Amino acid sequence: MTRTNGMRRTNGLRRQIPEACVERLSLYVRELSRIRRQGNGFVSSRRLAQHLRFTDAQVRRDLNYFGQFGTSGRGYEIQRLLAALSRILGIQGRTWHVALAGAGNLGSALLAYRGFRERGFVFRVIVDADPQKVGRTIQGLTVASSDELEALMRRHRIHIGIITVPSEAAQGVCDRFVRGGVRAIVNFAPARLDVPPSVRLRNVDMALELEALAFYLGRDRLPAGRHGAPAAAQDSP
Amino acid sequence: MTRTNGMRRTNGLRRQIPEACVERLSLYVRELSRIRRQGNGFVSSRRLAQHLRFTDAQVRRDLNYFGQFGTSGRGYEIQRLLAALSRILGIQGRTWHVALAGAGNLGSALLAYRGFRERGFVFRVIVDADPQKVGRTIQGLTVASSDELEALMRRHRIHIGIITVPSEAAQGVCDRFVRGGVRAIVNFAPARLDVPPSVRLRNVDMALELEALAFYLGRDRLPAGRHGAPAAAQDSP
DNA sequence: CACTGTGAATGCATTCACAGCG
DNA sequence: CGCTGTGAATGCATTCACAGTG
Repeated sequence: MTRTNGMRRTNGLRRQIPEACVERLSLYVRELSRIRRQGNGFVSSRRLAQHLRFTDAQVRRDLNYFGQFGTSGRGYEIQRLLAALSRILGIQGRTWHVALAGAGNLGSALLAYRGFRERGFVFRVIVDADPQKVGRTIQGLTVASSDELEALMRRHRIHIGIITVPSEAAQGVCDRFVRGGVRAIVNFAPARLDVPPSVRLRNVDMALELEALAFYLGRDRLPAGRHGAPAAAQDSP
Repeated sequence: MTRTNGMRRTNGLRRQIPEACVERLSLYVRELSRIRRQGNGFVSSRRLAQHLRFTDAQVRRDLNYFGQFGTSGRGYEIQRLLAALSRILGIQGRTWHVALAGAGNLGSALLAYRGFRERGFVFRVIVDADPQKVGRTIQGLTVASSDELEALMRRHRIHIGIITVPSEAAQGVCDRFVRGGVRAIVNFAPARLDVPPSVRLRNVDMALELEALAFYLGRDRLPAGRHGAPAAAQDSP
């Protein structure tokens, strides 16, 4: 029996999988791979939670959105769970083709990051608006001109676009990605982009991370009598 | 998972400021600066919301956590609102000292990013474990050895630490940051770090972004064209 | 009027707590 | 027992809707 989409079945009812849970899915896969290397056969929700700094209830609830993988009294069989989750995440036995717009520092950093390829994300296209950069080779790929983006995308069957251009140029690149047929975009520019509802967009905003911290730094200082727990945030994007 | 310190006063009552709202605060400041350049005096919650892809109700609710800045029938006076929010965010008339651990591609990208300095975040220390990199200069700063981290931190009064080292090394660096006295850390390594409750930690996980997208790509059925959702379908963490 | 500020309603996400199973 | 799976309870966050104001 296969699961068909972001839902689970309970008494004939279908429930959406929470967005937040999907993000944790990725963490589960990572942590399980790590644990597997230590040669263990089973993990309990408790132990898995300790590693990831979640609660055990959350782990059980999350995993259970995707199916019933556990065994009462024993926990989850790591190998089996890992295989199931990887398939559900869509990173098993499959690659995703990625195009990068913006061959600057950040773009280069992403190209160099080994983790992507390990998970099946393969960069196939790089473009940059700067003629100086066109023709250069980064990580074995030649930087093309932005004008060629749409053509290249179709030729390489791109699924995902990554934007690391300056924010003024971000919407333009985004539109090209959309016309070129991507179904998902990760935007690193500090701009709010418009996409049709059929395209999923995620924003990663580094400055925002620092600023949110500054907010708390600015006020944590003056403690008006700590009732209960002090300030701390553990947060996964 | 989250303990916040932001409060607002309403009839002598204090209410917590939602974490999600603090993240948007940063977006408000950015957008207001942009709008100001167009020479406008006032914005309505409606217009501001359109730019940021939020709802007007959300904008009003958010701003109102921090005070009453609006004028009935007119909207918000941009200049005034901007000044107030910047101060609240903790980025006005003040700099924050940042230390970077890991002078690789990503670290260099962060160092090169102009947006930080504009907002008052100043890199003062870079360290790397690789002796090959020690002594090099990046963006006018000399890379020091990791051994010197704690001493350098105290000398430069570091407030915030940024981690761009491989995940195996992340916890070690994190501990040093904590001993060196930071009150906030941004972690780019795909590892779950342990920090005392007095230190705020944020994780930025690029692989996770792609994987979460892959999940949805894999099942094709688009759940909903959310617009303006926070750390969710359409936004940054 | 056009707008804000805000209770109340709704909608998500997390945690509790326990029945039931191996 | 120890541990899962899951209703029910709680806790956040967003949206509605409208009284109140310049």
